[in-house]
Amino acid sequence: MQAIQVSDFSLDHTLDSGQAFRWRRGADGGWQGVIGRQFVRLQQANGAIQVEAADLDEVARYFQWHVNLSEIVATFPRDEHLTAAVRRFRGLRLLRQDPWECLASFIASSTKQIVQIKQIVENLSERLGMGEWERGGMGEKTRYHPFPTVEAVASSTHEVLWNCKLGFRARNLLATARMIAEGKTDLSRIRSMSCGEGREHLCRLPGVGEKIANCVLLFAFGKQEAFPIDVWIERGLRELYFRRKRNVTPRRLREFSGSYFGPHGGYAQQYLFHYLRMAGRRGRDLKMLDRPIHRA
DNA sequence: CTCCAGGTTCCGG
DNA sequence: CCGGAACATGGA
Repeated sequence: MQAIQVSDFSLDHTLDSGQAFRWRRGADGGWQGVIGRQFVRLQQANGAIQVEAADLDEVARYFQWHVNLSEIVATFPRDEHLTAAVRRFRGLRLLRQDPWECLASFIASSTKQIVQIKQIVENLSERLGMGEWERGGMGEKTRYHPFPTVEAVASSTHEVLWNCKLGFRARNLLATARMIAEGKTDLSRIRSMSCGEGREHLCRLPGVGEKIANCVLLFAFGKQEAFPIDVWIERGLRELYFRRKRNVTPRRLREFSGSYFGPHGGYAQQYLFHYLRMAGRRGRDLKMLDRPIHRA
């Protein structure tokens, strides 16, 4: 157990914002999850982060604690919506996830609720994640599984994936894993590519379109100009920035989001996404976010 | 029961 | 390029 001083960071907002799917909140308010091959437990109390992990450097890199959040937020447009989102969820940071885990998770995400995505990812890890280990915590022993490797998924079967509750996404995940395993696509090469090139690369994979590609570029490769437009963001953009306007096509939304939010647009997108999602469906009751959120 | 979910792909204007 | 439909399943 180690105490880390991190300013401008909210563990709750970061892990609650739908970027990663392996985190659970404990009864004590702490979080536990898996980063790479290690089990991690964290808790935030009066400004400090208590970390329980074998490799602290990997944890720090994952949470991007070295990033100066103020400099990023300063580049955002100063409209009322984004300002409100930042004020309410200050400390939310973009994670730096493993590319394969991120890609596979978001292939599983299409037209699924976050609760269900978490369940699918958990199923995949339990059934295909090699190297499960035991961890004792105050007498309790629990099994944890790392996310399965490309090879583990590629050598799996459609039926196994189907039974992980992937539904029609099973075919895509299997085909994508096999393309990567066969070397037809090299994820590691994307890091040095431009955002556009990386997107083009990712979109060749079955089940990966523009939205999922942008999620991987943003959450795993740190391409902060990537701006994923899902149903929440699309509704939000229409209601907050195109209120009462006709003929707002997907093309128009892409152009707007690509220029308006600036060089760290992906960061702005994540603040908006969390803001909209916490406000309730269809983006109503945004004002309620000015008050503290009551957890169900 | 109905509606919707961090979409993608295919098809006809 | 655009809108619609199909694709599976479970949460609200």
